[in-house]
Amino acid sequence: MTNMKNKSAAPGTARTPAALGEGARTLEQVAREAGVSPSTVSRILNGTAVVSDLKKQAVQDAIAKLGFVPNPMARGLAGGRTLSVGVITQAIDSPFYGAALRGIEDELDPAGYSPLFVSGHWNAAAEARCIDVLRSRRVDGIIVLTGRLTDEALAACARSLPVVVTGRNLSAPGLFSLNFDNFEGGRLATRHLIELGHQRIAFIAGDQDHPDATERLRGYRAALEAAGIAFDPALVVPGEYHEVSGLLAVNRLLDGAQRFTAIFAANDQMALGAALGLQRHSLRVPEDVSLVGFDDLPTSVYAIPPLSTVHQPAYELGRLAASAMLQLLAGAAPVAEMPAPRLIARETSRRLHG
Amino acid sequence: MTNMKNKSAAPGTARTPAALGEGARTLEQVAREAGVSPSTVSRILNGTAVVSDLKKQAVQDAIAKLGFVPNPMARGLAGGRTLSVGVITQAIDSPFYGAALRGIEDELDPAGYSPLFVSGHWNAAAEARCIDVLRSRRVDGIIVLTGRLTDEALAACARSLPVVVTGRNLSAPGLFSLNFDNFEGGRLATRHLIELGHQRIAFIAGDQDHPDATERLRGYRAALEAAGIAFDPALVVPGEYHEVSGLLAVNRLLDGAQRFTAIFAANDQMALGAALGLQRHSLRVPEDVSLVGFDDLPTSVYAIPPLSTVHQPAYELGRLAASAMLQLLAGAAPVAEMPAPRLIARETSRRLHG
DNA sequence: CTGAAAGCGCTTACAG
DNA sequence: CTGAAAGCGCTTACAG
Repeated sequence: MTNMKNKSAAPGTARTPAALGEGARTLEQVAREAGVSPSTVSRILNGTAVVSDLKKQAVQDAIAKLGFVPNPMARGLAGGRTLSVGVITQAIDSPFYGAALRGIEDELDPAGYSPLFVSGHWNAAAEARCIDVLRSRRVDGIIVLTGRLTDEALAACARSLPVVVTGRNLSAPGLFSLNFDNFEGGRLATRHLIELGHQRIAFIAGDQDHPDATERLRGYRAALEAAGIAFDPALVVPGEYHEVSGLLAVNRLLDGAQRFTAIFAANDQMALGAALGLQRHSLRVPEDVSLVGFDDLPTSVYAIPPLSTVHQPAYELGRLAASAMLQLLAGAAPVAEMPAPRLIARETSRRLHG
Repeated sequence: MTNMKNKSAAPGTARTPAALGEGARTLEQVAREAGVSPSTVSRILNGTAVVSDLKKQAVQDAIAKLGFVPNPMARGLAGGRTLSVGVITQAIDSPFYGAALRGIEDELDPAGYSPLFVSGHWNAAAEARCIDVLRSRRVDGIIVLTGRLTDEALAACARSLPVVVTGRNLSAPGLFSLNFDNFEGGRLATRHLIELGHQRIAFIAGDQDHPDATERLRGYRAALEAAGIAFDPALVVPGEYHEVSGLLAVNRLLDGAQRFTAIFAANDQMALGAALGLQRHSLRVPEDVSLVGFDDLPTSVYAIPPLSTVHQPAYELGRLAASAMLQLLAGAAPVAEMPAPRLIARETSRRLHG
């Protein structure tokens, strides 16, 4: 099974000579093969100067023949681009940001860039270390998915490297920010419940350190106010964006004296936890309590019952962030706009009877 | 907000001089500061030779003073290690492998290595390209999370680079494989259902191109056989490991003539889809049909009702794979063993009444 | 134990 | 339009 020395190369591994450690071709070999200087090959590779068609052809043939692939490390060292962009995500296994990572991959790939993912763990110090790591690896730019870095830290970073940041509105030289309208999303979710006749709507909040969490709360209050419903602080319980928060929040809500007929959870994970909590108390969703989440995670369609929620385009967010980075890298002023929030009414919300 | 030139550095960004593009220190500067040669600094950095304590101290002081961080690209180019290991995952946003990625990060980090994640999309050709990309980035080794590469391709790759692969049993020089006992897992799940009195147990299979899927099916059959229950092919429906497969499988099962009182789905995602499918047909879980999944995804605890399943230690898998890689890199023969499968009986499975 | 030197594979002013 | 040369920041034989 392993003595295949004389057989044709294993699929995909030894197909290109460059794939073999020793077989790796260098730019110099290409130059020799094409009968030009290394500089010329480099220029053709980078489109950094006009080269006669004759030589260009010769070089391209040589590259194809040798299966040459430029060495990114040498490129990076020599001061050129590394064609890689650092991505600071908070948890590599986040159910929400996962789609964003895929969006980044999908957008970067055709442009010849590769993402370098590092995890900041919602911790400013860790994120700062991530920046150091990425910079030492000579990434051409950094995409920061939300996180806890201060605006100042981000702006400082952007002074030496293009930066795209999501989850905030910030403008600084070399920096582009992309934000979802969390306020509007929170408003939509709440209004949806109000339109179904609910007046006593509990809110399971996210960590108030996150701007998106505070915005969603603002949206909740705005919708209430617009409908002439008094805001009741007793109906707002804190959460931390995890399933267990939703479960705990429901317990707390049920312990309290305030009655409620609906719950708006600041994200789907908490909504799912809340659903389980309600079930534990023999309360049916949506017959007894309506429930709306936020994010529209891939799995929320398969919740039982399927979760009503505010769709947040995580994949699109990734693509747009990467696209903005590509534009920044090309020296252009990025244009990118996040889609507006949409309410997805599924089966956890229904008209209040009586 | 951005004119902070004279203020103290922004937190975490400019703290170390190396963080600033222009401020990046080189090994040569450290050498000068410490009054030794660059070679000596390099040796101390790499522990590649015995150096007098005096110089070592001087160098360490210089490093600290200058905030020097070695440039990984230069290291890589110069032929040394890049302290990075490539990780071929199939989808960066996989709910199952996500935990494994985190495990890899957590294990690699303290050792000073960073992971480089690329996605193979369950496609041999794409995975082969991933290998090329990783190799051109001079990773020190490659971890392959399952995927579709042939054993031969993997073995070929291992000839020039240490390789750790999960999801198969394969032995080749320079390669270490780590596999979960899918057969046993399938057996446990099925036996659990049998012990609860079920005899008519449907099986929603995974893609039979995956060894783990065929193994789980084998386990299902083995448990049936051990209990003297005849295997009924009509009770086995194909699936593709996605939620929708589970939903469709249930429809198909219900269309068929065969009655069943329980379903074993080859993974949790399909089990969740199946649960929704059953609900759509007004069948209650577990009152009317018992259901068992496989994987124990983080979200399965919060399914309604919480899903009975076979726990697969994805995070551990990641740690072990990374640990094995570290051992391979250190020239040792890896020792690492996957935990045995465990059945987690939650609330979707119950004794067959009557 | 420790330097000086060459080299890793590219890019980029500098000269034609 | 195109070379020759220097240099990116390290490591590693080669000599002491």
